[in-house]
Amino acid sequence: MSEASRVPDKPTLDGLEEKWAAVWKEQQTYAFDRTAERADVYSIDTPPPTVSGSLHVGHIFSYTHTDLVARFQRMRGKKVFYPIGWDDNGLPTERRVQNYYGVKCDPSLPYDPDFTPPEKPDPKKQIPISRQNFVDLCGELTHIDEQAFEAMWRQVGLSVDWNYLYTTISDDSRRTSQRAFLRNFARGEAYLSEAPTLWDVTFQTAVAQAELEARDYPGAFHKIAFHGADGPIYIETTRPELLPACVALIAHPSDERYKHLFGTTVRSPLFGVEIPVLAHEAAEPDKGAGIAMCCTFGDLTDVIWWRELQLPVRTVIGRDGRILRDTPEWLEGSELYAEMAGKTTFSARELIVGKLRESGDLDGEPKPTQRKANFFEKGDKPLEIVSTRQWYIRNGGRDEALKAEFIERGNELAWVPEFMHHRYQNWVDGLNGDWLISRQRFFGVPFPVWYPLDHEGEPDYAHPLMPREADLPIDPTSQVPGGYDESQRGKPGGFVADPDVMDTWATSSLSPHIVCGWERDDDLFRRTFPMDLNTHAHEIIRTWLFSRVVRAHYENGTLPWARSMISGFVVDPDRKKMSKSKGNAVVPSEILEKFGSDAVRWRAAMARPGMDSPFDESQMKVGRRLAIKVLNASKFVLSFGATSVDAGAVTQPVDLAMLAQLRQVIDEATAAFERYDYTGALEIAERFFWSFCDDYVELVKERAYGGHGEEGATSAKAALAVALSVQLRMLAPYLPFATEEVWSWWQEGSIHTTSWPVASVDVAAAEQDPAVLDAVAEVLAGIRGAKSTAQVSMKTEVSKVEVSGPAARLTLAAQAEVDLRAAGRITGEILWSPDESAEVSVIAAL
RNA sequence: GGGCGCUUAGCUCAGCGGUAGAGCGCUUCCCUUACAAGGAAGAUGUCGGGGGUUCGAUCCCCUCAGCGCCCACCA
Repeated sequence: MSEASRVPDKPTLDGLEEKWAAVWKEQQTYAFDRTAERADVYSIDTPPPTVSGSLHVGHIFSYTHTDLVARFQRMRGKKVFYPIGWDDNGLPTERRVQNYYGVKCDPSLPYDPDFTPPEKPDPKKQIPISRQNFVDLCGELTHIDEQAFEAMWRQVGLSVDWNYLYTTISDDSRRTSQRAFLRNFARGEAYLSEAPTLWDVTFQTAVAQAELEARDYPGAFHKIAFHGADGPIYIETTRPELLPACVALIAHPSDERYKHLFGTTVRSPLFGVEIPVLAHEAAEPDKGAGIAMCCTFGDLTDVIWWRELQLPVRTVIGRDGRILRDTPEWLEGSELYAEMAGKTTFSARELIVGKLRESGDLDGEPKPTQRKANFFEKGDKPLEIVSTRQWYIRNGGRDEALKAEFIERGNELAWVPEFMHHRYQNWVDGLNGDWLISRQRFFGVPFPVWYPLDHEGEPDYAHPLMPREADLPIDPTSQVPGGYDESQRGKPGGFVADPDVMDTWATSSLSPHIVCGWERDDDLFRRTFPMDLNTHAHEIIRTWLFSRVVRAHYENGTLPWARSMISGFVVDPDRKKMSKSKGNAVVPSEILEKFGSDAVRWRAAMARPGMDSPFDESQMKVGRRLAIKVLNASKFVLSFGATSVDAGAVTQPVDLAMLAQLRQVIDEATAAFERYDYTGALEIAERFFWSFCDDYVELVKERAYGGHGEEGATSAKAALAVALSVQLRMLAPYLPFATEEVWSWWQEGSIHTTSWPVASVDVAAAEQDPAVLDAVAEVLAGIRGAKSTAQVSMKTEVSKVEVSGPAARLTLAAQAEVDLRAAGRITGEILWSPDESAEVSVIAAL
């Protein structure tokens, strides 16, 4: 088969994704060479997407950014370690399983080995199933989702090594997660504590600070009278239903209005409970009435007061978000409470307000207001605060010295772009509690913990029982602690399993450990950790980025990676965040189909690190056009038989000038990429490519055909081949499909495992003033301008040309006179008229 | 309220001390055998407002305004 015959007559982008994705998979093009030493390895930590969610365009952009760097580093000679994972454990998966199969988990039920989910799930009647059945379904569904995700990423052309695919619920991940937890516990970094906790009443689980989202929430100020010795004391509250949970009234110590009341007590309206009036700095004189009703717990300020003023706990709201059914002892005999019991906060509020109105303790009418309330980011009801026992990992939120260590880690990290460092700093600075990692859920990594039961059957939380590391992963609900047997489960003198699972971030925070083989594959770990690069979008700096810093700090005394490259969002044309709920999200598979992967990748590459970027289909077309141009221009160049990449065979001034320009382009693009400016590198290469097509190729094509002798043809063909080779390689990270396609027409092997061009190697012989090309292109443009003005075809012959301008410029252009005549169709004489006082101008006689 | 980013041609964005740039879009023209999903030529801007530094400011400093994001804000 001859070289030329490998070039198709009609090159097309259609089908390239499928064709080359299959080849790359088959040939293991992106497989990691694990014999490489650490210094030759470039290892990348990539976010494991939540498989129960759907990918949107922002994901495509961000993952493409990572891939651009991976491909560049690979071509630079690094052995790229680029694994990917799926985050399949956790709440989002549970929720999706509930909806998909129409089931819900009831841990009290026994395992049913024959259970099959209903054909047509009824979302209103979810079938209760055992925890094991539920977890099985989670596994089934995530498996389906993961295949769709993998297909998508292969279509996008991510050069990940699929041999290192991981999932956060796998045995390896559970083992890693449990092992790290045991070590955190042993070193005192993880601890169990009963404390007021942010609680989602819908999901009935604790949530962490990092998962909070403040949202506008309608409320109303209620001005309510407490009864003091000298008359009523008015407070304002948006949550009158918490009146029975009131433990104190609190004002600022310097507040003259209330100073005289400090140390006295008042009686609460309706309930008549004696309440102390206390002073605390956190009370703000200009908020509400200036004196606050402290309840356990209405908000985080209440928690501060409760802790610092040593107030009692008077809980009235249960974990289901309803008023507790049993009347608490401090309200013994209250008929009103009995009436409230079991109601939602909303109806309890209505009831209380009515009663206050009747009793005359409500001053005026409630004043509607918009306030911010904390929500679980995946929930739709405001969080309550309840006192529960939870596992925490110390993150500096309660320890200034530790916080300083984590701030310092942030300083050590290289940030792309720099300003993202502020987000990290800001977040760590603002931490006000340790990291809550336990969740009262089912599908997750279980805590590898049991508690001994005393002779009355009460758990001894101070002395948890831990498994040996060698036995991990374990499930404490089906396995027993050493020295016990199953018959002792739940019995006095026996043991009980910790029922909770770890939050998914507690596992994904170990992704560097999971992928690099920590305590599983020491050889791999040594070659890949700490990693080189971490990439994701900015919204998870506070979660994923920070939590990995915490874990590596504890476990390895180092950062998990040297550098973080942070992507911006794809926003809608109004610059609003895209989200499914707003209906402004773009489905990635559609645009990938419509424009092709290379086009979408090109668009992603135009979004610089950290910059939000509006979605605009017209931009996709530009990328597609470039990819098509690459196919066509390559086909044309190869049609001359220009396949010998020998820069030494280039002799003509204009050819040498083009290569001299290309030298600069290579150097500039390389420098840009090395500072992670993939956009700059693309712009440099692309600008050159278009002028290469429009000017250089047009100038030399007749000579390359052989119209002006053997030597000229040889020079042009060699220059074309060198330039093609170099440009394809510079574009390969961006347009992996089109460039691979072209590469296959005339080269062996994959372009993606060849080397990134190096100026001194690829175009070393090009010692020539690069301005020759610009000068002749300028004259050619003048001739084209004349034809355009005359509204004639570019093919029109020119009988005479007069070029005026600075002599030096004319001399340069004249070096390419032969090519200029051919490209401009100049049949007659060319008059070069030096004129130092003017720009280059052309008069052409048509 | 704190922090960060942005504000340059209709749109998306470069530039960042020395007479304003690219692409898209727009206008006009050209079927020219690599490419009409193309090619050529062209028009388009008080570089957010106001101060200051400087011989000179889109670029540096101060200030104001608008937009966006992150954090805090439940009396």
